[in-house]
Amino acid sequence: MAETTKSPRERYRTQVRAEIKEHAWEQIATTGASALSLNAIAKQMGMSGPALYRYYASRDDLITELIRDAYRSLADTVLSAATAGADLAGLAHAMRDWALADPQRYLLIYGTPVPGYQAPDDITLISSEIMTALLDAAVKLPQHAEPTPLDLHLADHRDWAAGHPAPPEALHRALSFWTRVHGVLSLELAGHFTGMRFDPALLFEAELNDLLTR
Amino acid sequence: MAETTKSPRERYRTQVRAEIKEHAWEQIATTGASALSLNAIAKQMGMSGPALYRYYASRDDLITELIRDAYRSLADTVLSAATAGADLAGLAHAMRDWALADPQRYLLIYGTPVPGYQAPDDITLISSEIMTALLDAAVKLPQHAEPTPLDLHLADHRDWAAGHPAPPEALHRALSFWTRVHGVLSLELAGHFTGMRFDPALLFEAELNDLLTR
DNA sequence: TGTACATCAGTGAACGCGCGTTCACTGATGTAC
DNA sequence: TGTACATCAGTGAACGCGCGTTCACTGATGTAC
Repeated sequence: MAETTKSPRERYRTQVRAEIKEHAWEQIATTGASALSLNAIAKQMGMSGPALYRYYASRDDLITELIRDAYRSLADTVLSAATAGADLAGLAHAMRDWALADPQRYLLIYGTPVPGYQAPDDITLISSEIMTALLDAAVKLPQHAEPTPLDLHLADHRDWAAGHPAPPEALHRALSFWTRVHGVLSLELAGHFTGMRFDPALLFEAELNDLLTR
Repeated sequence: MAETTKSPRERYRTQVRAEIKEHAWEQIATTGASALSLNAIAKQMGMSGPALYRYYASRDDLITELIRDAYRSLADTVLSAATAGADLAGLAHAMRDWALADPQRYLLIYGTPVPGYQAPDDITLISSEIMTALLDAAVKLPQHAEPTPLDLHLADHRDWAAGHPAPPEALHRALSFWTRVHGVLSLELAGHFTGMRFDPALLFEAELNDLLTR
């Protein structure tokens, strides 16, 4: 195993990198991602600021890795639910649970982007793993007889499905799924339902149900 | 008119305040709201940094006013569409046009919030004006026979509707409307559809249509 | 119409702060013979 | 097993920067008589 051939130094290095990220997440949770500071993390770990440069080349490097980790974690969650036989509703609940467990992690991916930031290619690949899982689940739902205008459009604009053989209506359903899940979740996580005193879980359920029984 | 009794000094003051906000929006559009800097705005206007303190007590003061203006502008857009006789679909298109015209203005309201920021009460009031307009439009749609679980829940949790006499299903529809519009718009504005090469307008239309003909 | 005074916009210097990042260095840990 | 050398984690000082904000001030504009 590659694990056992790791030298103690490599082991240590890996562990400190992980510890840095843990503190980074804590900081993001309390002050938001844009205020993330390497010096503040170092202080929290009882180290000097420059020491972190042994582990990350720059602040941007660290943030990019946090984003990558977040995507990877969401993809793992969705893929393992799919492997366990979950249908679209099951995937939705897996995503919701994942988001509620750590709102800032969700918002780092789907929240307001920093203007000009371009994610590296490997991150784009992870997000297409998620889309593939959604499409796999979408094709298992019963199809409609007559296509909508969007269905017709998607029949000709399906590059984003990366060769997935889903029929247009399943493409449509995957997109609706994505935007509805995100619509409820992002307003909820951003606190826009706070004070309204209704249960967002029921709204989530209703939006989902509407999509599945359409 | 109050306008004509304004002294030249008041006039000038009002104009400079507006000019500061214009530059603030420009800056937000290019670097994001979290990087908004009073000094940078001053430099852009050819003034010294401290000069801005004649017009805004602090950076937070300015940001709060930008948020207020954004809400006010959206509310005016929605209310005037409603006054002109628009139905729910019309309101949706008004909101979408408004958001696309200035994405950062939309994201300042509905994007990732700064942890801990609490909007002043008068802003909450503006957002409830919007909700009232949505409810007014929602009650005009045909109602269903049997209530969903969410409908039953909302019958008992309707404080957020501020006394609006809409039946539970209209409350439900207003919430669905809000989350669907936001779901498509926020992913689109955040650039998550970029590179997917399908037309978000058609997805928006489909989501809306699904809600209206449910 | 002119003079005396009050108001207020804007300036420049300054304070204290924290940031990302570089660099020369110490000292501990691991490797090769 | 011991010695010589290489690797590398971490430090402290420093650089340059921009931030929000305060303060004492100048000078122009408006107001009252």
